Amino acid sequence: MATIQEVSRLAGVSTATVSRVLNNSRGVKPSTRERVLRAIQELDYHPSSMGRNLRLNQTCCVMVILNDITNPFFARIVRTIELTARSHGYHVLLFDSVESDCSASEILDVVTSRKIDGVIFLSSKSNLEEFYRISKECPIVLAGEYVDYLDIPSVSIDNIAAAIEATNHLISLGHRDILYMNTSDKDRLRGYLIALELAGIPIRPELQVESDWTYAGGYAAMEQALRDGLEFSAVFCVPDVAAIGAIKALRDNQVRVPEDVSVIGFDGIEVAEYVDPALTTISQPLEEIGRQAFELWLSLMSKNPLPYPIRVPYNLVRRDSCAPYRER
Amino acid sequence: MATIQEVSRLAGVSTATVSRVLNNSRGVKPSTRERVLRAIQELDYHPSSMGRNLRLNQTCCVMVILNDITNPFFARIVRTIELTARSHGYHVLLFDSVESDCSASEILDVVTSRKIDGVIFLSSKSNLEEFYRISKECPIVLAGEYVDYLDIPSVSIDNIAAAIEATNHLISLGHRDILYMNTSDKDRLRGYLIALELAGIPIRPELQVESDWTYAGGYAAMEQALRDGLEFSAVFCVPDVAAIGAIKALRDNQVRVPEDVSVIGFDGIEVAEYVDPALTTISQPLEEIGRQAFELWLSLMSKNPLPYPIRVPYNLVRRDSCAPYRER
DNA sequence: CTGTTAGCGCGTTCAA
DNA sequence: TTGAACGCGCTAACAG
Repeated sequence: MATIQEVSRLAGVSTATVSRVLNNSRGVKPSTRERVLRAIQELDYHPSSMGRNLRLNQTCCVMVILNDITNPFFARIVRTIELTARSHGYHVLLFDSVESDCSASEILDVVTSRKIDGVIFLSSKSNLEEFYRISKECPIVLAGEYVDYLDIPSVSIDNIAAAIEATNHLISLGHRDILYMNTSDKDRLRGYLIALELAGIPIRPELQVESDWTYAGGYAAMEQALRDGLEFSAVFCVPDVAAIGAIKALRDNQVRVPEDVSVIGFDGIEVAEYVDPALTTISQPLEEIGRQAFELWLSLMSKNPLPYPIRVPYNLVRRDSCAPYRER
Repeated sequence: MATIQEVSRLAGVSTATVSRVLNNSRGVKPSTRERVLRAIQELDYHPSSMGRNLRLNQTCCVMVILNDITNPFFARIVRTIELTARSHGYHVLLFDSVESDCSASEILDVVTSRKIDGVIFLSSKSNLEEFYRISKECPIVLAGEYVDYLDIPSVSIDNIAAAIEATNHLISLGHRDILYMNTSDKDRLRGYLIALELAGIPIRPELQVESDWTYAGGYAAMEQALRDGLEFSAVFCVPDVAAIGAIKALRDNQVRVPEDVSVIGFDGIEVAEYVDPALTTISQPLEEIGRQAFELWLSLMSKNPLPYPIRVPYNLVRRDSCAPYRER
């Protein structure tokens, strides 16, 4: 590996001049620039980003923290973040907290050791407070989620409004006994409750069940609900993967979707369109969330930060998993 | 941000001693170690990885290069790589070449600028030759794929044998007109051809169709096959996501699966179990591939590299998308 | 057991 | 337009 020193020797100039050529600083005589360029080529020289980063006190790396990259929802956001970051000369460091959601200290260590320039959270379950403290020196952005108790830059849809719309869709089809799946998601649970209340439907707490954010979690939660003898004609499942798992559980228990039970999901992942019945869901603009998250993050380090929170539009995608209510 | 200097001043020792305490070098009097530790705590000091990396000429970062993180196959491998890497003090830098498969130079630049210590490829479509050249100074590992024309460390199943088994499964069910989807995958195509030949089934080139590695790609390819009037009673789809897309295309064209056409996939992604009909497929041990890929990579930088290539077991998972051949 | 010294590779003053 | 010198934060060789 050639260094800037060797280049300078070969070109017969100082390292300062090589550095100037490298960074396109003006004030270099064309002929010497030419010589330097030739030396660089001859030695196949590539500037060391380590030396550069130390000098500039930056890493050009963002860390993306999420709960499970195998959830297509996160994967699609990450893909766009990475693409956008790369086009701005940044790299993405992945941190999948799937097995250790509480290990904030582990993440904090990466931040404080200046291994990264900032953080984009795709999951609000981590202890955001701890990160909020250092967000002045190390910008953080929340993508896909929103918290109201902290002044954290974020880009997301209006989760409560979206959940209201999802629930209203079921209500408008005549359903009144609506199961809500995934109580760990507070915003969407709130939307569900608001919608019921607005429609004058009494709230039955037993219809609020917990699940995790996986196919298997949705399957298990629905199995449990059926075993518990819960009576419902529709389900609002957060997220889509849980909905797909729940549909299989219904099918395995001879409950037809949507004839016997309607199911609506949340996220709008690609496979929702390919399962049978195709999943009705709230679709989020995942690419837009990813792109805007990175750009918001980047702006945070400039003189003119973008205004936040950023709200992006969602929309209800009607497919085949919801049908009008029928007496069973 | 406190530096090692400030810590040494506060503790009344030299920076070398602080460094010794930091790295748990033996030969530090317990009392001074105590003083240093207190100073570190008081200043909330965190060692700068940039300084450290420059000195040690390492980054403790691996780059994972893949074609599309939204493919659950890759996502699951990446998740395990990241988890394993982290447990060894390494971080994972993502490079999703989804929109620019040919940009080897872009990747090479990251490598040669010493921004990472090595590379794990999850896709063999990139120009591996270019990377092979630098693999001495910057180890590379291939995960999930295998190439025989280069001496590249890899961990994967035996793709050809697996493809033979998949095809044989269809043949053993009485199918003879078997569509193969995804000709860009040479190994599995080869297995398909070998299986046909062994069974004495004439090869019909028109039954080998191209697709990309997405739900939509599988859907489009199957639509095209039906439009072309191709006659077949079974399909071997690479990968699972394409198979799921293809199944929907069949369904949308009033072809029943598995009654009219049997479908077998390849990969064993989680959702394959949840679609209807549940997808019969070749299941790969994705977590094992991810873990071993990182450990192989790590060993490449030590004195005792693990032997390679590493072969991991696959297995045929019989579900509901394949049925015995019936005259239509 | 501890301190001094010398870089790792780079960007950036300050002079010339 | 260029070069000398310095320092970013850290570790390691050597000396004491």
